Amino acid sequence: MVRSSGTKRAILDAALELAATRGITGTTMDDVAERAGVAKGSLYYNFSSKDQLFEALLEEGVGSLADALREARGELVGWAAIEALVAALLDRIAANAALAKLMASEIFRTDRAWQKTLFALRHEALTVFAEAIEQADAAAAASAGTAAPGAGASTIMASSVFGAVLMSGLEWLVFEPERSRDEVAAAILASLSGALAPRPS
Amino acid sequence: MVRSSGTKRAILDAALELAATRGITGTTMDDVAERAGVAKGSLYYNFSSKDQLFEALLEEGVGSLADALREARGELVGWAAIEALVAALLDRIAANAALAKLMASEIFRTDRAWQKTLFALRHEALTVFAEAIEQADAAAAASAGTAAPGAGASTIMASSVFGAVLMSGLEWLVFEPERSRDEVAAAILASLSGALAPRPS
DNA sequence: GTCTATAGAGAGATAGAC
DNA sequence: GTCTATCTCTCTATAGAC
Repeated sequence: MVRSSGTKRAILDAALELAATRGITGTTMDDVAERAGVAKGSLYYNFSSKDQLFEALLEEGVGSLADALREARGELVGWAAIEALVAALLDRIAANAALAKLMASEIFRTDRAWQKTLFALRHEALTVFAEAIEQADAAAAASAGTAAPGAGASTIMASSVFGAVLMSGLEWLVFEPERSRDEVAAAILASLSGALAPRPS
Repeated sequence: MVRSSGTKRAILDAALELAATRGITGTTMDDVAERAGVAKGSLYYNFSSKDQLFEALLEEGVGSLADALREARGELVGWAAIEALVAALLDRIAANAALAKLMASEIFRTDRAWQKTLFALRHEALTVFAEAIEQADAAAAASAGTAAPGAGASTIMASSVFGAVLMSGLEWLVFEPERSRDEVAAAILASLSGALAPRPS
């Protein structure tokens, strides 16, 4: 969030908005310069290359995600922690749909210059979910007197929950924007809370 | 699946493999020609443009998804239908990871030449999930004597379940390939069956 | 620190021989 | 039906004035 002259911010904002619809490779430096209202030379004064510009963009955007999730979780445990994490992630997606789109399209690419950076950030965010899931899983299993079904697979369960929120959040924002935030959050939580499964008596 | 001379198939296969890692925009027609073992002129003999080539690719790949899902669901109802759909989708992702990656990165793009085609195919696949979810939701609610929580929001719940499977499937294939298929399927189903939620007594 | 102008490489697409 | 050769345009990146 270095502000320097404001030019850097304008460039990053323009790059994000363009890349959200065209993708990174489909966004040209000329496009970014025009949208940011600066000359192309200024792009290369502030960022050494196109790759480096988008790496900085992803680092700024995704980098704060894990912190936001940790803050949302706070001291909550069990299902309450899951609810808080889902709501926080959904809010962040809604507040920054462009970044969410970009993340969805870049997260499984393995040929990028910024691959290591993005992998680390993604891993950090997933870990917050995984920790909450391990704890909730064990607690729910203990109270029901059964074995925790997700033992050892909490990173898969974490990506499952993360994917559920990301996909429905974007489905909402891109294709069904008339729905309310609460409606979307409720539907996601319903799908995760066993509303579809038979209740063991 | 028109086979003509085999050249068309070779081109489509090469294009898919390349686009899975580099993205469509990042894949050049020269790359595709080299990988397919044909000259670039043959690409344009079989497909009128790069856009048309990738539209055909997505149509072939995603187009058969809804059929496969409908077949997996069969006559199953309730949670059994959800289990079958999740397993079938996971199997398809595992069998064609390249296409799954491509779909994940293209599904929310709104500036593509083939946008309408992809939207329709995506909608068709989601509808299979939504129908099963509506039915399972109502059944579970009836047997528990509560209101169906997802009433009216089955498309959001469908994308939630779809997103859960897609994201964990790719997490598995790209980052944790040492896990077994059954382990992954179990973790996804656990996250959807309410393993994390407190059981109402 | 920002601009204009341009170099140099790489892209999609076509023409015409075989 | 497949090839080689090439056209034309666009892209990243740099040079140098202000």
